[in-house]
Amino acid sequence: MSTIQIRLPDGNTLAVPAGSTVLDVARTIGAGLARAALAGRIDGRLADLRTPLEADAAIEIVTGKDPQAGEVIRHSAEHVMADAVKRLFPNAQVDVGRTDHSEKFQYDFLMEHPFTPEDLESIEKEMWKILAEKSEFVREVISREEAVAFFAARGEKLKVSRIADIPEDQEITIFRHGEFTDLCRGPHVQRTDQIGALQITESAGAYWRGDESKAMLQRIYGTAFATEKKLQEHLAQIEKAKNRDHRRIGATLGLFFTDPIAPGSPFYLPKGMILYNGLIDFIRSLYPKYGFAEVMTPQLFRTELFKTSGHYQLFRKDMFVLEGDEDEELSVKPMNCPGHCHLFSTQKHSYRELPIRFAEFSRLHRNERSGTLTGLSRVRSMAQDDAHVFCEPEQIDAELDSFFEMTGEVYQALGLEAPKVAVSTHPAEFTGELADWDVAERQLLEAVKRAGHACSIKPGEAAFYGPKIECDFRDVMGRAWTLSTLQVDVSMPGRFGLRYVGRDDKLHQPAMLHRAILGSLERFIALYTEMTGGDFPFWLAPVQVALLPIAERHLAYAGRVQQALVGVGIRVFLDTRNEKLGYKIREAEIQKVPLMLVVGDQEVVDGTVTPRHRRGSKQSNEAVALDVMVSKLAADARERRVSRSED
RNA sequence: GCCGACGUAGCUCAGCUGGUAGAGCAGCGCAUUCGUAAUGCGCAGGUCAUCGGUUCGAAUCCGAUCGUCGGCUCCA
Repeated sequence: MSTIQIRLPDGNTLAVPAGSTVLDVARTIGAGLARAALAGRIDGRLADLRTPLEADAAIEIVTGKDPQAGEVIRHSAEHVMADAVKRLFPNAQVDVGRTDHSEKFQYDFLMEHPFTPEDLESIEKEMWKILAEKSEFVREVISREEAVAFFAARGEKLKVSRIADIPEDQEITIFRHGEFTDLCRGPHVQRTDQIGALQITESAGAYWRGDESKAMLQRIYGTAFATEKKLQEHLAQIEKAKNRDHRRIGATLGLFFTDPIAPGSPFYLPKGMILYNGLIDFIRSLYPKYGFAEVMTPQLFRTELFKTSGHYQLFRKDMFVLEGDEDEELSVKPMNCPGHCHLFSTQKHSYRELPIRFAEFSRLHRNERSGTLTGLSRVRSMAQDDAHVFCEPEQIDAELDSFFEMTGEVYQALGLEAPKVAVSTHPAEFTGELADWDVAERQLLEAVKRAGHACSIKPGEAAFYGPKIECDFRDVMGRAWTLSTLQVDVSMPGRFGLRYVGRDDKLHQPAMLHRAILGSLERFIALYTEMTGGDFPFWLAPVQVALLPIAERHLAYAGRVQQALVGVGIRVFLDTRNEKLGYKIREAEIQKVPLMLVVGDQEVVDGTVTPRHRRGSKQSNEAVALDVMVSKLAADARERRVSRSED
């Protein structure tokens, strides 16, 4: 029998017979390691312990301490969940389970009735029982025919149809533990008790194969960890994350809220408007540099406009259509692009003017389905820092680069991490020519690469008029949301018959780009509130300074300090309440005011203020001369520094 | 829109198997004039989401509607 060379993480090499499994390698290294092993990595890729090794490879053994341990444990927990459901509900048909990179796993079932909370409790109990049974996971390679026969005999029709999805050339494996068998690639832990702790978290309906026209399956979500301690830590972490939820922070900081009287349409309180306007002012301040010119187009258009743009045909269900005078049909605009195309078409353009970049902050209304609304992240009424670029086709690349330059500048000023970037390709229903889509999709991919971002592809996810770049950020629940986006429009310039006069004195069709940096103000404010936990940068903070007099006799001086700060545009809250200093500080802390200025007897005499920073050191309570503080704060606000300079 | 859960004072929540609503914080009043995360006392505040049904009696049970939350679909 031939031997193969196994490289280990410590640099050593091990010779084992060809055909040995990863688990055999672990055993050779040590019995303790073999016992603790959950999975392995072959040349860096997660693999099942029972995978036979036929060639030289680098092997790592994954134990409970490994960062990828959770993936394996949760993947195995899927099978345990399906097992438990089949034991308690023999008529349920299993579909498939899934483990993504979060701490959740899920499994879908076709059931007559949805699971009740009591059902879920008993399923979880059954799962714990299966863990206690310490059943061994067994891996088997079987033929396609055997697999079909096996699941068909058990009435698992959904499973049989899943087998058809497996590419012809791919080996089919099944995993058994106890009485339960599932079609699966693995990897799995050795025994069910290696899933140390689990919990069912929720259930939900999910369409079969994600298709609205198909049956609704019952999906159960759960989470699992190597130990009870890790599970508890995770649950505590989730509890903590809830405190960063923008809906909660919006309410406690008095920024914004939604109310049943207007589903999906936010109310902005005065402090929320500081944020909203502050962000718009910031974007607006960058427009001269990037060559954008702000315009304002109507809110209501004759529906004709949207027939021309294609929205009426493909976006109608998301639009609010109103009855105008004398059978005239009017539509509230869901996007600015048709208006901007119309605006472009009303004037004669020369190639010398291009690129023309129309920016607009108008409010937009989309009739989103009720079940999709969430706080400010998904709304029916919103504004985007929207713009449309009309340019010559050969100018597109430069525009794409400029887009990334501007997003970079904005992200930096706001202290944002790098986004997850993706390019979305043409959906099932689209307008324009497929060939144009292909060209544009390639252009976008290359631009993302030039900008130095890693990029994934979302097949079929683009809007109906052109492919798009999406910059995604995660909210406090780990959900990804698109903020910045850029879309090449391969459809509207043609539909609107847009033309410009070229160098050759002939008419040409301009290329068109849609883009937004913040995305929608609503969604941006939601995400940004969660990222910062309400600790906005000094320049954007709704209240920048809390002015805290020690006693009533200091009010007169505090009033003069307030005047000085307001005079340079600083937003000040003067706490005149008859409370102790500790109380006022606590309030300012809870309200996340970035800077507190204390004034008492000493400050009145010296003409100073004593700062207390919300972030950074709180010990340095050195008094600062009022005029020094005023000019320092004025500069910080003006320059939009992410973190304020310390005093 | 679909599946599930939920909806009690401005906020966070209690109210067991039906017997007529309670706490903390916030608010208001009075006292306290206080130096780095909560001073004390008092007062007020609710057609228990809405509508209908069962019942001698409903916050509690049933149904419908609206909304919220978590998913699905969709999407900035």
